[in-house]
Amino acid sequence: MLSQPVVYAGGGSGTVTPDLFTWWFHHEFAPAAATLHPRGAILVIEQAPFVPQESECVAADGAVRLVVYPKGNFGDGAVLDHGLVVSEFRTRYAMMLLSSVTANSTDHQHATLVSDYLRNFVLKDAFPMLHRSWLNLRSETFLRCWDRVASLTNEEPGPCSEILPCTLALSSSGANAAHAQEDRMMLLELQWLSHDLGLEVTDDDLATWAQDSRSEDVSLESVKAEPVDETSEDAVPALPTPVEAADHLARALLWMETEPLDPALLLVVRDIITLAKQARLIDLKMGLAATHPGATLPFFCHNGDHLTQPPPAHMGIPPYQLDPKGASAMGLTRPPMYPFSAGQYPYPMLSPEMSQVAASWHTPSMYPISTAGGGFRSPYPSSLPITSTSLSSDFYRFSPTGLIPPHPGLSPHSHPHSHPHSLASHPAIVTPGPKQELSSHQVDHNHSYQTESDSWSEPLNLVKRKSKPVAVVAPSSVVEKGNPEKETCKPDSTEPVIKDSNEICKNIFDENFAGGRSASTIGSSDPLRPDGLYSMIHSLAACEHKFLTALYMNSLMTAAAATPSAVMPSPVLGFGPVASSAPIMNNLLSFADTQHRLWQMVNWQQGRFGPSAVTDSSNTAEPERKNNVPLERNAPNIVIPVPPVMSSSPPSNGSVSSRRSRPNPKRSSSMDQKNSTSSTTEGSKTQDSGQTSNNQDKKKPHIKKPLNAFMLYMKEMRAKVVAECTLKESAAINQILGRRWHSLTREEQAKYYEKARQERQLHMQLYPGWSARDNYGYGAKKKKRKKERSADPGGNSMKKCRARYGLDQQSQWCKPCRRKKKCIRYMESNESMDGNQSEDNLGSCGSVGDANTPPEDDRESINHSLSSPGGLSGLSSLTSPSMILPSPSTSLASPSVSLASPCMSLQSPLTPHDASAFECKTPMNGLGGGILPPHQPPSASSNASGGGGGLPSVHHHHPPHHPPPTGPPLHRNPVGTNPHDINNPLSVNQLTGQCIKTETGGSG
DNA sequence: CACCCTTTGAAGCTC
DNA sequence: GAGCTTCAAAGGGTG
Repeated sequence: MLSQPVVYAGGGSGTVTPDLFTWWFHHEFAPAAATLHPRGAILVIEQAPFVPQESECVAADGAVRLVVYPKGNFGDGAVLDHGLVVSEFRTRYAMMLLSSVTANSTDHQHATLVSDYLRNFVLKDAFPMLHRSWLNLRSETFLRCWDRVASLTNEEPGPCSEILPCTLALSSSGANAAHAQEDRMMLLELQWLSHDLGLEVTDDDLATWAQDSRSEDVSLESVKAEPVDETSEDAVPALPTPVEAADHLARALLWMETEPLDPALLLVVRDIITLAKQARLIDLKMGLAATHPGATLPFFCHNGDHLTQPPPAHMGIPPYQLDPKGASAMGLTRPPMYPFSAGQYPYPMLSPEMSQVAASWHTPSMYPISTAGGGFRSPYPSSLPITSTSLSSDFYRFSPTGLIPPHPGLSPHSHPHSHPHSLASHPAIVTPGPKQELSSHQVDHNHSYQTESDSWSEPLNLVKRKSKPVAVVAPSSVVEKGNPEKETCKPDSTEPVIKDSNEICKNIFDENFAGGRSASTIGSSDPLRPDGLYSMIHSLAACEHKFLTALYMNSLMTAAAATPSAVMPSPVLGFGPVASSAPIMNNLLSFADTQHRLWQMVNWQQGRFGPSAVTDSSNTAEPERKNNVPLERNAPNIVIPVPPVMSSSPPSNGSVSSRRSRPNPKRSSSMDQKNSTSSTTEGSKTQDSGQTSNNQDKKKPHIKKPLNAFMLYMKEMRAKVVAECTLKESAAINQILGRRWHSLTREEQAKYYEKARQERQLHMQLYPGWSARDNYGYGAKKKKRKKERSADPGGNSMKKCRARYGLDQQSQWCKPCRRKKKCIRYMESNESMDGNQSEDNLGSCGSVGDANTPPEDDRESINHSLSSPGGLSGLSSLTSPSMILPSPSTSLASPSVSLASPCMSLQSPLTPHDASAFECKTPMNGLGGGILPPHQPPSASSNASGGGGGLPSVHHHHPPHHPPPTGPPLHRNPVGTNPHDINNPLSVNQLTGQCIKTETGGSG
C-alpha cells in the first residue's frame, strides 16, 4: 500500500498522515477488530510514509496490533502478495459494474451501453460498488494469500506476480480443487454478464481484468480526478456578462428583425436586452461582481427568486418588505398615488435606474410616481416618468421602451398589410427610430382602423367611430403651419418628420395659448374637422416618448414662464403642506395647467366644430361644460390655475350616481367634453342614438381603461381559441381563456403583466388627466350590482373566509375570497341562517345549492370553491345526514341537494380534479349532473330577498333530480349554460368540451 | 337594441 | 384596510 490518495471535491489531493492513520486505527479499526475477533487481530501493512510505528498502534491490551513489513519483502525475501485478493476484488468489481450496467439499461444488446455507462461513471459511483465488492471477497482468498506466501517461502521462492493473478483467473494448479472451482465459477459469471451486454470476453480478457496491476505502479498522479459534475455549480459554464449578453442579443435582434418572426419574440429579446443593460447598470452602480452569476440579476429578490420578468403586480414581492408604518416613520409615507419621485423610490439600495424600474413594478400605484403625488388624486402623475435612463435603449427602434403591447398589431385581426415590425405597437407609440421613420402609414399599421378610410385617427382607448373618415394629422403638418398647402394632410401621403419637438410645442402654445393663430389652423388638415386637433395631439403623442416628454417639458417651462402669477398654489386647492415648495409646485401646477389647457384646446376645437356640441346639449353635464368652453373660447390664453386633479378630490358623498351627477370639472373640461363633442353617427356600438341623456352619457366616446394583463392576454389569445374551438361566444371563450390564464407559468404571466404595466404607462402619458373614475357610469352594470347589493343585506354576522381561516390558510378560502370578492360561504351562511341551516353546512355544496342565490358572478366561483379544500370540506358535508335526508325544513332545498349530489359521484366537470377538467367543461346534462345550480336570473336574488330570505319559488316546485327539461321559465340562463342547450351539439358546453378535447389532444 | 354573459386585474369607492 | 363595485375586450345570446 503506497498511499491512500484522497481526491477532494473541491480539488487538490492528499494522503493519509501518520496521525490520521493512528487515529483511524484506534477509533475505527481496533474496536471493530476486537468485536469481530475477540481473540485478537493483527493489521499487516506494508511500510509507507503514513504508517506510524507499530508501538503506536496497539490496542485491546495487545490483542489488536499493527504489523508493518518492509516494502516488497516479507520475511525471508517472500512477499505477502495480495494478488489473489486484488484479483478477486477486481473480478467482483467488474461483475458489479456490469450488473449495474444491466440494471440501468433496457437494451442489453449493445456493447455501447457499457461505454456509455462508463462515460458518466464517476468516482462517487464507484465507492459504494467498491465497498460491496470488498465485502464480497471470500475469506478464503485472504487465507490463500498467507498460504501462498508460505508455499512461496517454503517451496517456490521467486516472483509470483505473474502467477497469482493467473491462479485466480485460470484456476492454476496452485489452488486446490474447491478454490479453483469457485474461481472458475466466478469468472464464468463475469463472462456471462459480459455476454449479456454484448461483450465477448475471452479468458485472456478475464485474466487482464483480474490481474493485479500492482499497487506499486499506481502513482498518485495516476489517480484520476473525479470528473466534474455537470450539475454542480462549479461546472456552470462561464456566464456572459451583462454587456456581453446585451451585445449578443443586440446582434441577434438585428437578425431577427430581418426575419418574419413573431413580433412577440422581438419584444422578448428587447426585454432581455433591457434587462441585461439594467443588470450592467446595477453592476456598475452597486459594485457587484459582474462575473458572479448573481451579478447578472437585474433585480434584487429577497426570496431568491431570480426574476427575469417584472413580477406581476399581485404576485410581486417588494424588493424590501416595507412596513407601511415603519416606512411612514422613516418619512416614506406614501399617499395613495404618487408619493415618490423617481429618485425617491423607497428602496435605497437600488440604483436610480433600477429604482425607476422597481418603482414601476412594485409601487401600488399603477403609474410611476412623481413628486406631484402629494395632493394629486389623478392616477397620472403630472410629470412624465420618462427619463433618459429609462428610455435610452437603442434597441427600441420600432417602439418606445420596447414596452409595446402586442395588441392591434399582434392581433390576428390586425391589418393584413401591417408590417411585422410594427405589429406590436400601440397606436400611440409608433416611434420613428433610426431605422424606421415615422410615417402615417406606419401609424396606420398600428392603428388598424386608421388604415381604413372610414375611420378616425383616434387613440386606442377612444371608442372607435368607424364611420368617420381618416384624419391622420402628422406632426409635420404642425411644423409646416406656414404652408397652407402642406397643412392639408393626406393620409398615406404625409411623411411626418419630427423636426423639433420644442418647435412644435412652441407653435402649439404660441398659437393657441398666447393668442396666436386660431387653433383651427394648428395641426389639423381640415380645420373644420372636429377631430383635427385631437388627431394632431394623438399623433404627437404617438410619435415618441421622448418627443412627448419634450412636449410636456416645454409646455411646463412655457407655461411657468408665461403665467407666473397664475400658477401659484392655493391652499384651497388642497396643496397645503406641499404648497410651500414654491418652485416645484409652480412647475407642477403650470404643468398641470398646461395639460389642462391642452385638453381644453382639443375640447374647444371639437366643441366648436363638432356636431355633437349641439347634440350634447341635453347632457346632464352640459351646464358645466358650457361654463368651461366659452371661457376658453373667449380667452384663448387664459390660464386656469386649477390643475385637473384638483377638482378630483371632492368630498365623498356616497353613491356613484351622485358622483356622476356632479362630474368633476376636470372631467367635464377634458375628455368628457371632448367625448361629448365627438360626433357619433352610425355603425358603432357606442353610437349615440340620442334617446336619453343617460344613454348618451353611457354611449359617449370616452377614454377607456388601459387593459390589464388578463385583458391583453385575452386579446392576444382569443382568436386562437376561437380558431381552435370554432367558438364565437365570448363568454365561453373567456372561460377557456381564464383557465388557460391560470395554467400559465409565472413567467408567462409576467410577460403580460409587464405589458399591462407598459400599457398603463402609455395610457398615462396619453391621457394625463384621466381617471378610471371618469368611466364610472358608462357601463350599465351599476344598477344591477347595486340592486344585488341591496338584496344582500350587510347585517350578516357570519365570518367570512378571511376571518374563519386567517391569512395563513388561504387555501381554505373560497375562490371569491381569494379574489377579494364576495365570500360565497358568507353569503350562503347568511342564506342558511335565514333558512335555519346549521353552521355545519356553511360553505358546503349543499348550502350553496340551498342558498340558490349566489350572485351570478360567483356561480363559477362556487364550482371552483368546491375543488378547493374549503370546497372539499363543503363536499364532505354533503354526506351529513341532514343533507342526505333533508328535514322538512330543508326539503325546500332539495333541489340543491339533488344538484349537488351528482357532483359527488360524477365529479364536476368544472372541478379541476385533473388536467383535462381544468379546461374541459363537459356539458351538463338534464339531470343536473353539473354542480352548478340552475342559473339564476338576475332577479333571482331579488326574488329571494323579496321572499324574506326564502328560496326562489321556482325551485320549490321542482323535485330533486328532475328539473323540468325546459328550465324554469323565469331563468335567464347564461350563455352556454342554458338547459335548452343541453342537447344542442352546438351549445357552448358541448363546443367547449370538444374544444378542450381537441386542445388536449393537440397538446398531448 | 340594450344588456347579459364570462373571465381577471386595476382602480375607485364605501364603510 | 377590507370589501365591494365598476370597467376594460369580445361577440353571440337574450328579452
